[in-house]
Amino acid sequence: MGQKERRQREKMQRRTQILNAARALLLKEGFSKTSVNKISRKAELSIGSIYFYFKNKEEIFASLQQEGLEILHAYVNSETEGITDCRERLKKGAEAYYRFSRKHKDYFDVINYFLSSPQVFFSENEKRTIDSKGAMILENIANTVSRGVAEGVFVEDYPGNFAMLFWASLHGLIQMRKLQGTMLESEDFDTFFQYSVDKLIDSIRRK
Amino acid sequence: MGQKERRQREKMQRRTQILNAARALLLKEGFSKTSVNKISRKAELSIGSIYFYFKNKEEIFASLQQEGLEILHAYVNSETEGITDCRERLKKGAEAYYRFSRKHKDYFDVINYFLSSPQVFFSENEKRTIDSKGAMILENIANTVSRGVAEGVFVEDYPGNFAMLFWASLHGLIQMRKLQGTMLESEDFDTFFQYSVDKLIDSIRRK
Amino acid sequence: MGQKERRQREKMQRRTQILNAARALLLKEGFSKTSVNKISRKAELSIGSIYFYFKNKEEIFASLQQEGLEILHAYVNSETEGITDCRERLKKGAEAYYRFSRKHKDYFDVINYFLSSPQVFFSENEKRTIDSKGAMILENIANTVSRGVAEGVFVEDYPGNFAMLFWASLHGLIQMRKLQGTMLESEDFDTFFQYSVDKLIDSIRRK
Amino acid sequence: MGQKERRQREKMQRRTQILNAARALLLKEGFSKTSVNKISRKAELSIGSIYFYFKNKEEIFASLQQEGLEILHAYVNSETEGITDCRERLKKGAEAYYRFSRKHKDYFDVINYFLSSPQVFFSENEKRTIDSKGAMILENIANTVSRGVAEGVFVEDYPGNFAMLFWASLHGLIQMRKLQGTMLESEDFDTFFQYSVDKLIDSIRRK
DNA sequence: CATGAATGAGTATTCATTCAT
DNA sequence: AATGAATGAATACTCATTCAT
Repeated sequence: MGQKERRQREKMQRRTQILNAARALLLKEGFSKTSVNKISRKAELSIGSIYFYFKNKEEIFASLQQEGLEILHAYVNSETEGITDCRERLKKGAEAYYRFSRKHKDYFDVINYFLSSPQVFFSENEKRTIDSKGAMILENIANTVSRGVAEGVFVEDYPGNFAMLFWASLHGLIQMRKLQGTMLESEDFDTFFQYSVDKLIDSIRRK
Repeated sequence: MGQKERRQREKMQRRTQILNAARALLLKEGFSKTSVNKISRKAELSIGSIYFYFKNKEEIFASLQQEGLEILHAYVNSETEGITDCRERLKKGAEAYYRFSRKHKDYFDVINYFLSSPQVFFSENEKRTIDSKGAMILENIANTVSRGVAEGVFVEDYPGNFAMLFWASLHGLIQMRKLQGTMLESEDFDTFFQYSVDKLIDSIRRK
Repeated sequence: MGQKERRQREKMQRRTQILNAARALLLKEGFSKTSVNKISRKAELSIGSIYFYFKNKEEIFASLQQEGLEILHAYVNSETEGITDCRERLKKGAEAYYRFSRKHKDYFDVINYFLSSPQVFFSENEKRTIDSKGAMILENIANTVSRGVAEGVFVEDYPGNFAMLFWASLHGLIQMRKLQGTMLESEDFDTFFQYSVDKLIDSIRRK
Repeated sequence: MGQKERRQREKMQRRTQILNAARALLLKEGFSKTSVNKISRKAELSIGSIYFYFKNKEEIFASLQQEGLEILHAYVNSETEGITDCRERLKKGAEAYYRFSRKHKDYFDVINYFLSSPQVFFSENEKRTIDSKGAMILENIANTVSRGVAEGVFVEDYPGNFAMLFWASLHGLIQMRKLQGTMLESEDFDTFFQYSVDKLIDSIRRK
């Protein structure tokens, strides 16, 4: 009776094992150098097993991205929950996203990879599940904006659009981090990021 | 007579031949699938010749990116020159950037690739020349902002920072284009982009 | 039933297959012209398989050298065992080494290659195993010398040193074989070799 | 009139230029990494010119070996001239050879390369000129031995053979240098080399 | 004499994936 | 459900040599 469940549990464990290995390699060696062979060695599972649990390499990374979006969502949530001031909420959320990009560089790189790569990689099915995670994050922002509007702090007719603009801008900003020391006017990136977030939030402030 | 020059010209043509092939492949097959072998086949030149004209694969792509930045700069310039109204200038510039990303998808992808890829790819030397091109584009924005401030249209203490924020946001936005139909509230991306640019420019408008 | 063992046996056979091919090519074409591609073709195995059985090209050659040292050791042993007269033992051993260099030209060339090539090729680990094989051969000589000293036939304070000198000289001599007919005074190399061995052994004879 | 000679002189200079470059690369990068392309770059001459002055790559290295043998000869001569004591002469000569192998590692490697490589590389013609250089060195040793015999210091019926044995042994010994720290009993190679030379000379000493 | 552009087979190694067991 | 041997095309890059100018 309990056999089925145990099996099921073991199956999930194997999956996790593989994802752990893939994630670790991703962080250490980067994207292009993370091969299925290496994953199998690190996960202490045969190559055959990898292909039993995942259709192909992409599916592994798609799973990783989903994971990443979940963690991102949880992280931003935990860093902003309890904050009632709407502007503060947006600000803290933005900072949390930036911190996430540094603390969870591996996950951020996965998310970034699929976001910025010009090719389409996922099946419609995969796309849908990934989108739903992303939507949660966007909703969070949009809700805060809506609340701000209701409270008279913000002025914004399209909270959903602003949420997307907000996220896109943050994402673009973080990518620019590598230009630190060259094109960047501010002494350090952190100051610049701070400045940018303030500017973005200011754009919907009631004057 | 003129032999030397003809040779020189032919040499430049070969270089162009190679870059054309590389660019075409980049657009069609994406980055990781664009190999030196394929470039040589497409350019109808031997592999050895590729390496005669370029030190390695990276140098090809670095050249492509430089080209791209130059074209981008020229394109945005041509689309904004003569416009005296500062807000209009920024707006048209942003739209030009977006149009560039679609009309010159190949070049945009190259620029985007190096901007968004987490690995560092270029030598200090290459980085410097590329940065200088990028700096020109940023300066263009910063100058317009400064002028706007002088004219009393804008309020902004750090035009350089804003220029960077502006560019980063536009870049982030364009990447989100692929989410059209899923996470995007606006019916179509163009409307959303328009909205976003207005928002960004509004954030430095004198009230 | 014996499936596992059969598999294991087959695996060893494949390894041998590869080493055979590598050895044959080494003998026929020399070192620098022995490529992994050629080995794979000769062994009738895919390139991938070669790399499944050996980490890289060096490991193949290291294996070959180890094999060679083992065979050399066994050969010299078999040719000298039972000989009680110490001088005779050394003499027969030296002759055996020379004969080995001709009968097992392939293995000798491998050993010679790594001994005489100015570059360091092996990892510390590989070096250690190879050294241990070489040490056995040296010990054999040193022991005979020591026994000779005990028996009053030889006079030598440093049997270990002499063993090395003995081996080094033999090795140097065999390399000179190719000068036969030019710089060599003796009509033929064999006579010269005989002469040399006598001379070397004589240098530790009690007078 | 003097034109021809100037031309001739320039031609020799070009040759020297090429050989200098080849030698320098040989020392810095080792054998297999010294390519004709690199030589041409280092020599500041076109590839075509290299092939005008040398039939192919091997010819360059053959020339280098000849040079090496000449320098070796001159070096050993200069270090032993004026020494009248025969045993001292041999000893100093041997030490000079060892020193040569370290001070002129590049030349020694070339000589060693062709001596120890199992393939035949040179045409009969090349072989002859190289042999003649080697013969000079051997003669030097043989003469000293002969003189020692005449003086009653040495006992040796075949000075030519001994000369060859002496050289071969020295050469073999120097190759063993890389085993320092593993198979070598003596703390350091220098001591061992000293020991070996004494032993070899001792083997022809009148008792 | 001298140049240097052009070649293309060659190098070692990695890779995602398949499939018989 | 799990294994791991086998594949072979693919990767970036190097090389000695040729030859038209």
